Amino acid sequence: MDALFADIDSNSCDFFPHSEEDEDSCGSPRASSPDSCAPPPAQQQKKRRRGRARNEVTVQVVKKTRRLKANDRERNRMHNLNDALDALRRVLPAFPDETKLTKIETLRFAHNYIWALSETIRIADLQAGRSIRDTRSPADICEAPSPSGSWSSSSGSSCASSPGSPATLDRFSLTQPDALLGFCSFVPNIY
DNA sequence: TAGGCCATCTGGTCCT
DNA sequence: AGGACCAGATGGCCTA
Repeated sequence: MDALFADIDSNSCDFFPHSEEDEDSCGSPRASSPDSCAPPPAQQQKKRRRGRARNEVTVQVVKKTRRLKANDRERNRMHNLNDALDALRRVLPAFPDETKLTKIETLRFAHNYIWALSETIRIADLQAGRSIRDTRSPADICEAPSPSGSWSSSSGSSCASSPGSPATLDRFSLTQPDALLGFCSFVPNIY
C-alpha cells in the first residue's frame, strides 16, 4: 500500500487542477509534458490558489502515508504482543480440553501460576525449618487429591482478587488452595 | 441472535 | 519529527 504513495513526488508535476474534481488528472497520461502544466500569465492569481491547493493535496498525501506507516507499526506491535502471549501460553501447564486460553485468561492464569509456585516454595521452606515429624510435607500436599478436580471446569465460588493473592481463574473457578493443589500436579518433582 | 473475543484502524499523548 | 504506546471504535468470526 505504501508503494501507492512511494513515488508520488516523481509522478507529480507543476500543474495543479482547476477544480477538486480534476485533482487526479495530474499524474495521468493526459498531463504528458511539463509545458502542459505551465499556466498562461492570465491565470497567475489562480496559480497562487492552485499552489495552496497543491499544498493541501500534498499534506493529505503525507498524512495518509504517515497513517499507513503508523498502522503498519501498530500491527507489528500487536503481533509482537501476541507472540509474547503465545510464548507465555507455552510455558504454562496445558489444559485437558486443550482449548486455547484467551488473552485475559492467559494473564490471570500466569498470575495464579506464579503465585502457586511461590507459595509452594514458601511452604517447602516452612517445612524445612520444622522438626515436627507428623507434619505433612509439601510433597504430601501435592499428592493430595484435588478437592475440585483441579483443572476441571467446575462451577464454584470464585475468590475475590486481593493484594498478595491472585485472582481466581474464572474459567476454572479455582480457589487458591485448589489452584495450589492443581499446580502441584504439574510440578510433582519440584522437591 | 446476542455476547465474547479478536484484529485492525485511528487519533491522542509521551518520549527520544 | 517520528516512533512507541495507549485506548476507543468498528467489523468479522465463533459459540451457546
